[in-house]
Amino acid sequence: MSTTFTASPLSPAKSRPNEAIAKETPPPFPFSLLTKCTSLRQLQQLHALAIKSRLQHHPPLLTKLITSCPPSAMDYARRLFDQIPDPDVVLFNTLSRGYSRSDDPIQSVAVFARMLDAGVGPDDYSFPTLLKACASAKASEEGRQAHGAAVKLGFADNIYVLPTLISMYAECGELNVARALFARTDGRCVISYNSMITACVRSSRPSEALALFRELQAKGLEPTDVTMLSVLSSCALLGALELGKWIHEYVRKNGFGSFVKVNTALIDMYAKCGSLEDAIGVFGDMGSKDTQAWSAMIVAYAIHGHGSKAISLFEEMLKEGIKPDGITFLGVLYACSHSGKVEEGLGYFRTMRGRHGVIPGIKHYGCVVDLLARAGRLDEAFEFIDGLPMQPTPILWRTLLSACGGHGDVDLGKRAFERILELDDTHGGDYVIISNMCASDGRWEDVNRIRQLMSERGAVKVPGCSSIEVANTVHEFFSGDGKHPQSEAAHRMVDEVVERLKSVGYVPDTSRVFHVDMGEEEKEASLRYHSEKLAIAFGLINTPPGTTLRVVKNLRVCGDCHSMAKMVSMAFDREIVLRDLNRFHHFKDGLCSCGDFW
DNA sequence: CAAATAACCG
Repeated sequence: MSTTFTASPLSPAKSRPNEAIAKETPPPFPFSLLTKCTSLRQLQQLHALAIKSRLQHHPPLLTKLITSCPPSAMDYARRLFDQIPDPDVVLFNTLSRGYSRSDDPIQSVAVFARMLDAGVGPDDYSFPTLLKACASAKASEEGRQAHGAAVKLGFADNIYVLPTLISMYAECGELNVARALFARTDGRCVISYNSMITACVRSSRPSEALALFRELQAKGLEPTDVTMLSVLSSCALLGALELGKWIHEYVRKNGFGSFVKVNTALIDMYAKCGSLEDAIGVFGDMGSKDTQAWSAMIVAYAIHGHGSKAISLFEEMLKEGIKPDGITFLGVLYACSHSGKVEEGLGYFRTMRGRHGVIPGIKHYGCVVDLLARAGRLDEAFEFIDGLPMQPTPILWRTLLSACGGHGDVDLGKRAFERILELDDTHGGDYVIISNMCASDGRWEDVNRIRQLMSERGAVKVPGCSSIEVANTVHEFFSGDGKHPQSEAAHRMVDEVVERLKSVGYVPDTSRVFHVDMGEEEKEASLRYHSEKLAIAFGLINTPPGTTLRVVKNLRVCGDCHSMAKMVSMAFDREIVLRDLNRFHHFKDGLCSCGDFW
């Protein structure tokens, strides 16, 4: 698929008297091709042309060549750079920016140091570039040193530097430092607001982000497209559809409706707030659509369980001549694994590198593991992880572990669990899965060992929490607690629902209850008041008959709640849209859109 | 050439 550049026509007519003169005149250099350069090969072709055009020592051209270097070709960029005798600050910045986008961003720090050694002073863009590199490398120590240097050289309050400082600290997990820096700004600069709002989003604090947005509005500052991106992302995190719709209106009224990225964020927001129809609407209304917009729509179909739609959209995208990127493939692979299309998924995975020039990364491998494991091809998944060209992350083993849980393969599950232990990065959920597996297999000694291990390693079980938006207010319920003002009523409603469903054949599935030392009744009780059941019951009480219930849960939905929700959708004639940790379940007429494959 | 959406498992 890669395009090859052809040189401008430069062969002069052969038998002309002025042939000698024509040879003297170097061929013109095709500057317009520079920005279209996407691979090392194209870059080398351009460099060759530059030499033919006798421009190889021309600093602006070398700078442009370095700027055009794809992130994977930084060695080449470095060689070009080293040919320049006295690089100026712009050139140092260019090289530094190249590294900050590569997979070795920390190299920017060395470039910056070399610049200072060479006696070249930084300009307004040197620190932002350096700090961006520290942020993407999550190098907080280097980031702090860069901050120190910025203070020393008088750049710390620079309007270009301050927002980057804020986002660097946030990216390095130091939201408090970011907040403190933001507080020192006079709050008159939208860009600083943007970086602080984005910092909150990146640290999963959507409510704080929205509060800052309201503050910005109250001050009469004009939000930018970037503000809208972060605000929409906050709505997506919260799953707050009503608020999201309001922001959509705001976007339209304030002239952001034609921004491709804002529309892409709208697609994502609607998809994550459970309204696939609205996402489709935004996508359909977009005038021009880039790779990201198509990807967002593919992911939207995928998380709603519409695997075939996601795939046909991908094919349509290819027909339109839009180049897929790594994220497009994550969407496609995700769609396949969540709808059981194993062979299709593997097929797409194999075309990534050759046909589309997209190098698979660890997340793509993760999708393949999920693809195989979810479909029950557990041994293959295990071998696949072991044969990877890179060190697997705990996530890959966790994917396998969770699938082993679903398919009841205790022995393989234990092996996967051990790999997570070796990597010393266990989550509470890992212990829950393996312990439940051992429990349902009657391996009580193992269960006790696992629980002991869990407390030794200080892992904690994340409490289940579900929320439901009723009349523009988000109500939160935790499993079994009584904190919500209407908790009593919700509990009683659950009792009522359970009784009614039992009469139509519902049997509580207590086989996977975590606690071993419980009697059957206690187990049923702990299951009965799972947070999603409370939220659904609350919705049944507080909304008129027929209203769709939209519930967001912080963990994966459990099997018992899943089957109960199906029955509620039938017995109470309600649609229920339940957002899991990472996907949606649409319950209607006793069935779920996931087809019980999740 | 500052701020930046989309992202595998739980």
